[in-house]
Amino acid sequence: MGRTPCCEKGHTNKGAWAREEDERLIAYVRAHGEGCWRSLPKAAGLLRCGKSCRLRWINYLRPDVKRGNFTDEENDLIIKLHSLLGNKWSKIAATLPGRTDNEIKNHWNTHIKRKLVSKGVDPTTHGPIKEHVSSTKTNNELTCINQNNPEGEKSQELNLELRISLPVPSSSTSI
DNA sequence: AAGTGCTGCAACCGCAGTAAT
DNA sequence: CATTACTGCGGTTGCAGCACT
Repeated sequence: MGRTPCCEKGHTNKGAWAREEDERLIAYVRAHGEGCWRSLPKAAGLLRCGKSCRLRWINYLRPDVKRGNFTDEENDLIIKLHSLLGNKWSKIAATLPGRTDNEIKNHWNTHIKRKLVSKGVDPTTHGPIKEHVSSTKTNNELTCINQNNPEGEKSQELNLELRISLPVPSSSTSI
């Protein structure tokens, strides 16, 4: 319904960011602060759309962004939070200082998801991967948890002691 | 050494939410 | 209250690098 595009596509760059573009963006945000992303590219002399600038800044250029491998503690926390919140990556990211929603989302899809599947855990429901899972205790427990938090608004009161049980005995629950 | 497939990461796209008018 | 403008979020894609044959 008449929504204007976020940028004039004919005048914007796409793809990987060049070092010079990064430097321009960093310099501009340092001087003027975040915000008003729509007008930022023009003001900073960048041939990028505002959304692209925002994404680049938040995910890679912000000084407090933590890069590198996820720790076991971070992995555990992500799994626990995902079981409660689902794909609310921004909310999950808010509990992990220095991590961004995009990074967590990528990490989940490339690493954690696969590990859970290999352990027989459904990464979507956090229950066992089976056709007839309704009778398993683990699944019932998770169902109860979800019913107790139907709207996910209690994220500030998350029970981070939640444990994800596997249908078969396992020596360790950590990934 | 070359070709092919796989993996992981960076970035884009489209929609939803919300503030402003 | 309706419409518009903008930001933020989540899903998806493209591609470079690596491993394997």
